[in-house]
Amino acid sequence: MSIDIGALERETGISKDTLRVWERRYGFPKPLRDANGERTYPLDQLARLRSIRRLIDSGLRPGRVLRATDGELAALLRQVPASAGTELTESGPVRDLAVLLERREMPLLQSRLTSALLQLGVQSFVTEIAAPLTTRVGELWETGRISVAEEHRYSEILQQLLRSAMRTDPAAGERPRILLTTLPGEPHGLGLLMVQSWLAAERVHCVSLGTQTPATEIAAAALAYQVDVVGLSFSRIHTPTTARRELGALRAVLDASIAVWAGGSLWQHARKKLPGAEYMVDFSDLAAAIKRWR
Amino acid sequence: MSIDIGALERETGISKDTLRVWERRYGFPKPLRDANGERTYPLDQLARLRSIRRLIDSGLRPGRVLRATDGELAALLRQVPASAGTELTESGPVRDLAVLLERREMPLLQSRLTSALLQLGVQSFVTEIAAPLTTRVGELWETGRISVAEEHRYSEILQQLLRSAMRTDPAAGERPRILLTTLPGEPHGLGLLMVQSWLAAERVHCVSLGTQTPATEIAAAALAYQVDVVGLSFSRIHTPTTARRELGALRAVLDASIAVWAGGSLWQHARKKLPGAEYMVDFSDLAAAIKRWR
DNA sequence: TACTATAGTTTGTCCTAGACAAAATGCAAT
DNA sequence: ATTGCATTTTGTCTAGGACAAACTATAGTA
Repeated sequence: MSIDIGALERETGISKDTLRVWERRYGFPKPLRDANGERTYPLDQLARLRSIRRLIDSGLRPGRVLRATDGELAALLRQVPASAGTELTESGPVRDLAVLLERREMPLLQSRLTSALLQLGVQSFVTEIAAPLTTRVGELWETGRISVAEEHRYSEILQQLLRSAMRTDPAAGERPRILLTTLPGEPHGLGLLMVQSWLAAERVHCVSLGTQTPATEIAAAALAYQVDVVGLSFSRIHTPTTARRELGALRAVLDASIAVWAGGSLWQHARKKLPGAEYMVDFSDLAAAIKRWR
Repeated sequence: MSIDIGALERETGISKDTLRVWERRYGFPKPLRDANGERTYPLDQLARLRSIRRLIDSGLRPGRVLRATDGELAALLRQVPASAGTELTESGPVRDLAVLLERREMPLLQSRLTSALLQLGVQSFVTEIAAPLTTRVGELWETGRISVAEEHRYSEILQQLLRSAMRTDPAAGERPRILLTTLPGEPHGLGLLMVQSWLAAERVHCVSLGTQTPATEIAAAALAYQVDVVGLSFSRIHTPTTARRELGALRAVLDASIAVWAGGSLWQHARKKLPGAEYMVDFSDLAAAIKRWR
């Protein structure tokens, strides 16, 4: 089993150009060739690339990681991901829920989530349960402990729950007004929905466009809906470098009076940030930003 | 103001390779060059490319559309959606709602939809309002009368409405049990949600996986959730041929005892159907299929 | 008349290998 | 410890050729 360069791009989020130039410069990835002379990547190279991407995202240099031997790579991987926010999910209700998910106990998971939401209220539910649990789900998926179907099912359950509970009466006249969406290539909408629920409870006026809106469309919509802020969500599908570039492109077409808030787990480990946008990795950052704006 | 080829790819969803080969073959897009000899696309070419994409998506051939003059292009945009089923939307509440959308009166649209839902109940709302209106929105988008942002906004509003109104108490023990999803490459989830709302009201037990689930994952999930039917939604993003092939691939990996129901506007004009699946273009087909199953 | 097989055309993606600007780093001098 | 400058690293862009898969059209068959 092996895949072509287009599939590898989709799986890893690394562009075809970059994959080819890495091969030329560093000798990895080193695809086989099919009958037609085209690159064919065995699945173990995909796995290795995923590890490599993780390390690059966390700040290591490509030239370093790509030239590393298997042993070095393993050593590097052991040091780095310790910094990721695992401490929150080590114990408590989030861990229990994650266990339910791993055991495929979906109906039970659903009812537990429903109770938690009723008990905690929207804001606490989002910050204390939904956000860390979603992070955990991402980890479980990356390590292959749950499948795509389970991740999709989780996403559906949480979405249904949040949308039923979200207050929909518009906070008319309130400021700031915030436009929520993601850029093209970012299909993950759960973060967006959590933010929207949280903000709606905070009486902030939100307009969501869902996922994958092109930059020029965002710029036009921001004016049409007269928003003060454009809020964007980034998962780890993109590399921070790619995301920064896209943010820069949006900033260039967006009216200068409109602020850009970039959220999501992507920024957790990113060192360098682009001017012209504010970065927030959790809900306390968001709360602070709202307070500052007001 | 102009953008580079990477930005154009993100804005239009057309790959860099394709953009370059179109330029070579058809002379459009025809970018300027910056100081560094690199392609720079003025924004009017972006707009034209968006129109071209819409026409290609609606079934026209690239070679035809890309060689068209301005006048021809405008003419094509005007006539294309006429072939689709417009008779339903010629008058009545659906037309009025579509007009609101065209005028960007989103808050008003939202409140009208809410009233309609309360008045009609979920099932009638879905069949009489939501489904034809969504078709109409697709047409408006194809003809360029609304933008991507407005289509996204509509989708968000309707989704929010349907999810709030959908009954979520599981119809435990009821048969058939149905797994709902779309295949990879089909991002349109509104149809799925309408079906789910309708079925939930009918006391059919639904399990939704959202959009874009690979065939093998569907097969595994169908067994895990012990469903009797896999329901798939197809918009006109794919051609019937492509869809048939993918459907065949799913049929091959799916347990033979599980039925496949293929729905969506795609099948409206398709003559040839694949054995091993049932096809339904509207809710009366769905109702009939349920009755037959029971 | 309607369906099917074959030949021809269109179309998207892949290829190589070179180039360069922007970003990151190392090093010197304040 | 911070700033300024030179050097290295890195991702994206370029050209034009190639080919398989998808689509269309034409001929042949029931």
